[in-house]
Amino acid sequence: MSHHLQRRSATSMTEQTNLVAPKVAARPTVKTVAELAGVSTTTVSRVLNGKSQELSEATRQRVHEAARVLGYRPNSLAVGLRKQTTRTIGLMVPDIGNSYFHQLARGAEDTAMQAGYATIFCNTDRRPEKEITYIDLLSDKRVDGIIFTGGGVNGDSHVSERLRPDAKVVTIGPHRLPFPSVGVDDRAAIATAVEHLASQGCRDIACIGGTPGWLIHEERLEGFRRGLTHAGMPFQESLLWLTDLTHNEAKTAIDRAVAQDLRFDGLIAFSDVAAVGAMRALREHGVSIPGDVAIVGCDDTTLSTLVEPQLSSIAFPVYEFGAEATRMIIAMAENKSVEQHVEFDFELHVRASSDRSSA
Amino acid sequence: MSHHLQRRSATSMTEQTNLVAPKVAARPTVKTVAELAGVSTTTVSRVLNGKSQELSEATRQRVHEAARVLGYRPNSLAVGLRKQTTRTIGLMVPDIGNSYFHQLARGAEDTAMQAGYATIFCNTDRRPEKEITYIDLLSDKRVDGIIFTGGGVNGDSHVSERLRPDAKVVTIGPHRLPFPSVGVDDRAAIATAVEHLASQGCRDIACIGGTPGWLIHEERLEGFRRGLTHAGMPFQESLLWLTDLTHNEAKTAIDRAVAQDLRFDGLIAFSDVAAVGAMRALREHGVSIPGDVAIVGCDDTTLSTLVEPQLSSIAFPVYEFGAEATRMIIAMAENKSVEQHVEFDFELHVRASSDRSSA
DNA sequence: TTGTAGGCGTTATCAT
DNA sequence: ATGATAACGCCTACAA
Repeated sequence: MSHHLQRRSATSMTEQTNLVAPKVAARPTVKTVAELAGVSTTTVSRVLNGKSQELSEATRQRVHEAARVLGYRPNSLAVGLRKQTTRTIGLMVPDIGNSYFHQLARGAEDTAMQAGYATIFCNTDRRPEKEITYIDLLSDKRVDGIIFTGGGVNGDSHVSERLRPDAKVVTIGPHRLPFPSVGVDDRAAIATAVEHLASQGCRDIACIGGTPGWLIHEERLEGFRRGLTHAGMPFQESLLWLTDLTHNEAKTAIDRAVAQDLRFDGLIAFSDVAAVGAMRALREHGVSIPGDVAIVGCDDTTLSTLVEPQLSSIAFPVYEFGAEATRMIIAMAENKSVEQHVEFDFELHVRASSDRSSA
Repeated sequence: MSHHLQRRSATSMTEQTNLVAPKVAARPTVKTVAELAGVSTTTVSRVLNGKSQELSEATRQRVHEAARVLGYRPNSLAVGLRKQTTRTIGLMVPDIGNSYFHQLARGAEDTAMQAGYATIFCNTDRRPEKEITYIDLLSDKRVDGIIFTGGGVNGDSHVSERLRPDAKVVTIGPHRLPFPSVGVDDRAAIATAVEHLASQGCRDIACIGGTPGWLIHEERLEGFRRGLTHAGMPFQESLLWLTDLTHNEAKTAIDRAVAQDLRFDGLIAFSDVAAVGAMRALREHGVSIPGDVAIVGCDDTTLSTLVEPQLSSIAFPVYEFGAEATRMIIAMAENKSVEQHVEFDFELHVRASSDRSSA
């Protein structure tokens, strides 16, 4: 069977021309409602917006009834144009496919929806051109605010230059933009992981890092060093392996380290998949976990409990990041005061991959 | 260390009042541009929209220059109000956290963005109330079309009732709504998996299914039965286990089956996580894979290559589902003809969990 | 208590 | 080749 994952067939065609406008009842407007209720559009607007308590109960009833009968719903475009607010939020993430970001997105979307806000979502792949395109797109649509994640690359100058000075933005994670932000103490998080490994008896701790220049990487690396210092261990350049944090590059890093006969008895990876890749490579080389090498990953994705041994990992309240950022945007949109920075706690989940106590 | 994943601290406050409007230059409008270029707004609009080839090169230049200098960008709300089209698409998924749906979402969003469309995303959790809320929200925002996934529950009558008859909708996956659709032959997919297991010598094939009533489950179950028939095996009620397709319920199902001493040597699960849960439970009971029980999962998520043994799984071109549905919506929005149904191929990826040939 | 009129920013029709 | 004007649907200051 040679399937190729492509389009296979089309069942039938349906033609759609604009010669004869299909006779669907036009959408009702305030005007329609006003006519049916026998009042002016002003009154309709007032009733439906709950303004003015000085309206006769009778008219109020009639308007509501007319609106109900017609199935009237205000046109958001017109409302937005008039009120200069759209109840819409832009959400920029590097890639919704990444566990970290879809949890975050879910938090943002849930919160927005509860407040009656819509969420426009944008995948940037951390590419400046896409970020710019999206900023323009969102700005054109007059979103009430933008949540910006995955920043911290090259200072994000292209972003700040493109944004209008009155733009309402909240960033999540490390960054250098002059906006309110949400995040955790990434350094402390990694330092904590290092200390945990030290407490398990590790003396030579390796690190599978990410891309230099990305602030998140720099922060975590700083935490790694700080953790080592705190535990009284030297930083060993040869035990720092830079990767793209995928499964494969992590495996490769381990293969190389083994080939070079490098010694290490602890490992921290800046992503769970990388940690899992490393775990597999190590096992293939006959290294036992956590006995020979104790491992800790990052982000505590669902993956961590699905592998064997289960992976220790640092959990961040990612859903809450998204939720809080959204709350902040909404507050800003409603001209309320907002905290300049909200910091959440992390949590180290110790599992079999780094737990030597029961061995 | 007793961390609780909650908000920890706020660094400082920034007050935002509306007493004194910050003196930011107002956004330029056609009017602004017209004045600077010394022409009428009509001309500006024409130039910027490429209408009319009968415009003097001189004015054209001046208008473009003025627009550039001012950083003018049209207000999408006004354009939408006027043109009755918003270049915005609504995407309804049960949960963006699910691997299937975030791949799909990515396909949709990428395609939309390339065409200059924005994507509003909505997580329904398959809850009718949320679906209704979102349909109204999207409709109010005058989206050009809605992509509806995860349907097929109770005929989705609440959806069709709520939608205006002229709504442009494309559904993905099994459903009973009268709209163009995208999908695969789910029955054939599962039947293929069953036949594969049969070819590996399995005689008693169990099935970890999903929620009865959901069309996707019914289709797959039908495929399961068809596969059995095709392979000359009887359907055994006792080997069909209904779960929510999570890791845990799958484990429980296996535990129960083992406790009841049920005999089976093949297993197909309607999700990868469920398959992995089953795999783990089986191993805990000392069952070897694929020797004693050969296993196939569904959706071919990244997880499948991260576990050991690697999991066989049925791959669907989910990214393409999203991309194609988006193309269809855009075509419909532009009044082009559209295929009534586009079907893609699936692909069975055989890996160690069901491959007995090398054993 | 209710209505009139103007304008949010565009584009399309009709003139010139 | 270009401009004046109306209209998309709504809200609100002002008027009555």
